[in-house]
Amino acid sequence: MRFPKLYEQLAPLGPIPESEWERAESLAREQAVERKAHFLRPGDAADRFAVVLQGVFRLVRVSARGGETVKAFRAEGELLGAYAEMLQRVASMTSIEALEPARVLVFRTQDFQTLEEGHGCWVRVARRVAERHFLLKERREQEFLELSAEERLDTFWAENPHLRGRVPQRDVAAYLGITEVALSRIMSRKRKRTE
Amino acid sequence: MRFPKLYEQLAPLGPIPESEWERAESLAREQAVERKAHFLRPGDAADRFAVVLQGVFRLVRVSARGGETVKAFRAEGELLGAYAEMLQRVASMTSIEALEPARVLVFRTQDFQTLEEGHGCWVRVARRVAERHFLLKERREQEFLELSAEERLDTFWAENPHLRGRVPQRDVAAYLGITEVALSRIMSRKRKRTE
DNA sequence: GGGCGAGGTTAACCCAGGTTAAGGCGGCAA
DNA sequence: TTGCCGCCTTAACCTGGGTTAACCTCGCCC
Repeated sequence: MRFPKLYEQLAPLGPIPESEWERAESLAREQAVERKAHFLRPGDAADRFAVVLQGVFRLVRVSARGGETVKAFRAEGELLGAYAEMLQRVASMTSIEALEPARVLVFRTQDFQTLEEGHGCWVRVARRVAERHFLLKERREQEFLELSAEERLDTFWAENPHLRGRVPQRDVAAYLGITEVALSRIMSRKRKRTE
Repeated sequence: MRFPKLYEQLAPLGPIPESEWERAESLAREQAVERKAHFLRPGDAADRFAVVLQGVFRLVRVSARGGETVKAFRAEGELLGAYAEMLQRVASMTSIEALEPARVLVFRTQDFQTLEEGHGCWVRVARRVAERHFLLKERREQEFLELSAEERLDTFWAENPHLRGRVPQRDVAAYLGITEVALSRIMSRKRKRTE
């Protein structure tokens, strides 16, 4: 098993033969990404994705009117890429930036396609990836519809303990759909309540 | 081509042989759903889905604390089902209810699986379905993050002109994540501005 | 016709969060 | 050391939306 965390996220997923892992790794290229450097920036072709080996990334959507919204964070063992843009074969509207010095294992989507043609297991992987992405977004939609900002914050830390201390507060705020000022206020409210 | 609207939504998708359409239709069962009747209710097994032939449905998520949120509307040519629950093989947490007298073409997920085993085209369909669902949710996430309630309303009508006059305002409000009172206020604000 | 129930509107009041602006504070470079 | 920068906090003020409750209007059934 090559990427236990990734594999676990995609479960239930049939086994992938050792020979296929080897074939996949022969197509991948390890790459270092410095803190504050970009894995992808808006306008780039969305023709590659990666597995995070080390570090944390933030995925930022830059809107037409200049607003920035944080769509997600990605840490060790997770997939990194402008997935929506890949599916639609359009240029990336997402900026993917390392919050720490990072290492990633990069695949070209084109190479992955040849993997798929070679062995059915990769088609199953691709499908599970699509389904996982959907489930995550659906959960997030639900949170926006029925939770307050404070509850979304609690949920965020409960589900992402590994991000503690690794993402700046302003990015957490942008992820929750509020300003950093509001987040600071919420946190001090919580502090007062429990002391 | 059997379901042009559905097929178009899933594009780009390879052709499906006529014989496979026939096989699929032999597994399907047409069903009438009365106004206010349920295609699925919370607690039901999420073991079937349908294509809407006629009518409009609303998909409601009933939360633990009793809150209701509208996740989506589905009209002619669209897929109907508790997709997230199907993927996770858990009981439905979604209530699917007809807003008009409706007709649907029902498939059991189990039957669809045998379709998939029979011909690769159905695997491709399933994958596109997952990807489409993801893209829709991603768009919705984006709207929550960067648009005001009023802008979400405009977007909603721009993207769903076919729902005009077919869905009650309170459901539109619940879909937008606001109350019906707030929606009414927004609409009267708009009216005043343009008169 | 009268009553009634569903869906929509309006108003009054409250609160969460946005906006703006003024610090605080630790780290780092000159 | 000094000064600056990145990140966070706090405060004052404003606004959009929630809550509650009264009311309107239409369709429907008796």
